[in-house]
Amino acid sequence: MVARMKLATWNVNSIKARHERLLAFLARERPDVVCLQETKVLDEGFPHLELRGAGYYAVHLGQRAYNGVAILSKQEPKDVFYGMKDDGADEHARLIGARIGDVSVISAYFPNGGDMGSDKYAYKLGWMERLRAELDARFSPNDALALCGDFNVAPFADDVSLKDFEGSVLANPEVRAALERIRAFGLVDVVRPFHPRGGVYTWWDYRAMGFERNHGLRIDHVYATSTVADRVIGAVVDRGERQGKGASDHAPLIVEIDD
DNA sequence: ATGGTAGACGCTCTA
Repeated sequence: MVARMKLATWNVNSIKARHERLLAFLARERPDVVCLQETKVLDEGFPHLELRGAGYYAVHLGQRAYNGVAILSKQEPKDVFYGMKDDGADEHARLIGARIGDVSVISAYFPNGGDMGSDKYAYKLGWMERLRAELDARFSPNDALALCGDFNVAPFADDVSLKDFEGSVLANPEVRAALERIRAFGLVDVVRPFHPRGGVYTWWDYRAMGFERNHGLRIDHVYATSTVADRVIGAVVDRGERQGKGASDHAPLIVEIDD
């Protein structure tokens, strides 16, 4: 049994730069769980006390200047894990997991991949293979699990606004195959069924008026095992949060799970 | 093939 839950995932592109917007988002939406990516701070710079004041527990895996992932929740998080079991000593802060009530939640920040053929792209592909192994090591497809975050992969052609993005590190057959291997653990994209015709994006480039021209990609996702996925009753992108001065380049993705 | 902007950092890297 899975309790009713409003679950959000948002790449904030610096929790310091997004402080006021994050608090306003929590006050407005009152989500039960929020997965954050790109906090870009060590844990001592993470606003634990202010979030607690807003009614949220937080677990955070931080890093100076880059990456950083967190899970905020109204209920106290249990069974927290930080990073992957085979992480190296200087591994990027890209994965955190916790159990919130009866649902295990992972906040993931997949590597962007830089340019095709680069070392960063090779790291991205390797990281995605390691994530599949991590899921196998920690979970069963029969568990109630939600894998949320910035996947840096647009799964389908209609998740891409401009042909220019096709063939990039974010949208090509190789990364889509790597994503399919993660999905094949026993996950489903719970957002796609609510937007079957595509064209619903979660990220727009800051440059060249990307948002104003709606030159976006759907690269933020919630993938879930059937226990959770069968109970999803809605999924929306909070495009309003991408508008105006001081916005992240990603909009929050919000999923409603019924009981 | 390059540039456009934003964020953190410290005259550059990442996205």
